[in-house]
Amino acid sequence: MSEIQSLAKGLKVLDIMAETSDGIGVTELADQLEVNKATASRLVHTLLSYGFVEQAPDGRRYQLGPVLVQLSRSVINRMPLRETAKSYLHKLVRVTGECAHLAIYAQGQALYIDQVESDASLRVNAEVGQMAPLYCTALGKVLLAFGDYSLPANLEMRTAATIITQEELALELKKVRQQGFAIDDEEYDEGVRCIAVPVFDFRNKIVGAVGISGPAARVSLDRLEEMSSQVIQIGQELTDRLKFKQ
Amino acid sequence: MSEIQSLAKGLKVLDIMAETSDGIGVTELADQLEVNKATASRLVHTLLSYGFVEQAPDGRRYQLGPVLVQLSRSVINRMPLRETAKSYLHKLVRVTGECAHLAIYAQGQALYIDQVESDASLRVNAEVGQMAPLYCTALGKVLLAFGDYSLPANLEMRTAATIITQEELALELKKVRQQGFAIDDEEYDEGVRCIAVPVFDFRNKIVGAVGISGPAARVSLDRLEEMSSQVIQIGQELTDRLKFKQ
DNA sequence: CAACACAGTTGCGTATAACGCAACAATAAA
DNA sequence: TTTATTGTTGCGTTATACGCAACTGTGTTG
Repeated sequence: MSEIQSLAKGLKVLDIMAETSDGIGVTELADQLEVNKATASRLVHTLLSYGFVEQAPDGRRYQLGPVLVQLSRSVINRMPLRETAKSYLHKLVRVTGECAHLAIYAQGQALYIDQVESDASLRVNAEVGQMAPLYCTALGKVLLAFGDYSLPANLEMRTAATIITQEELALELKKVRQQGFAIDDEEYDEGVRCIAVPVFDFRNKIVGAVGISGPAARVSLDRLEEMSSQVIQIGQELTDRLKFKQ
Repeated sequence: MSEIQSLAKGLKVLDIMAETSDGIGVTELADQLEVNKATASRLVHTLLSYGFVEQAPDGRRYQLGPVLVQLSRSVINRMPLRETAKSYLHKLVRVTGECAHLAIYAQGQALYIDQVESDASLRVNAEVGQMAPLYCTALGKVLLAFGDYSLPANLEMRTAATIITQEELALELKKVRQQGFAIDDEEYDEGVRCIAVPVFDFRNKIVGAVGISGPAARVSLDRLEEMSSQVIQIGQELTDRLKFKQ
């Protein structure tokens, strides 16, 4: 399949800019892309004229532009799941007092597509658009356990509790399938515990995962156990709602 | 300034896809771009291989991909304003009981970059990434009044209360500058009232606007007046904080 | 303040790659 | 099954994207 190279280069520019927090200059960009300064300059200006890139406040460097925020909105809005799930996220927060999140599978990771924050001063924040690994988060485990995505190849240790072998992961996913929910007991972030359940559509295909996250200080393992039935119930209600809508 | 045409075409594809809610086929795309089917096909596949585009569930049509959500996050995260403003948005919700929003100027419009929702069942929702006109929203008026952006050329009537002449708008902006806050009295959405204040950085340059929105049924003009001092105060605190940080 | 160093832009010729054509493959409709 | 429509691929041509080098602009240093 032939690729349009100059378009590919432009997209690479966007990827590179996403990595750099405070902009990048034309010369540095040319280095990373392994093209001439002139080419890099022309790429940037094309992206600039369509709003995909903007000049940094200092006037020399360039960074991603606000048009991307608009485009992302179109991606997120397309998902009927998000709309429907909103009130169930609120319900989760009301019932548990912790932050509720909604995630889908994307590019081998869990992509947060919505959040409802609790009003506790200490709370777990996960912004929309954030990505997290599948194997060490509750939302991710649910997506792995009930979806038919390929298992992650390398399991990086994030905390002392992170699952780092394929055998353990397989066992954990089996457990998740049996009990219908997944738990993250400080496996991704030290001091954070989560619980998540799957959301299915009318064809019983998983479309996402919902769950809550809270500080370990407030969310003991016992309390997590207690909350599981509530989270399962709300997840079931959401699934029922999605089935009914179609 | 020479533009790289094939990159420009690829970006146009993204723009077109952002408009279509349920994907677009290669042939239709070729029509809109005024290129050959083959070219459109190659463009789509390049975008596909970088994750900017994905196949719709039906397998034939194409739509914007989740990578864009990631990129948008990089845009939003770059803004120190958003991080700092978060707790002040929460404070606004606590004090007023209505939804709080944070917006910046982008592409001649107000771009919502954060929201904290109230727990009232009837509330005004404005998702991150949403754009709104400057001349008929409280946040937008603030940006216009205290920024040096050019005034919008055509003032479209949104409701019976929308300001639709340049003279009225100039007068309104003068008033906003004098009193230090802006009000939107059902000028954008029927049944919605808002109030907003500017946020300045250490150089007294406006960097954004914060405000609250509520249903007219609950937010009378009197109550709006009452809340203005609270909103002004919280906006001032945020500005002070930003000045202190630099 | 001059001299310099470095970053970014533009003109130009060439080699390349993007384009359209048309044939082919794949899917949906009749 | 036939037919209509949509998406993909090989190929030759022509447009265009590229690198080079000169130029401009900006900030830095002696």
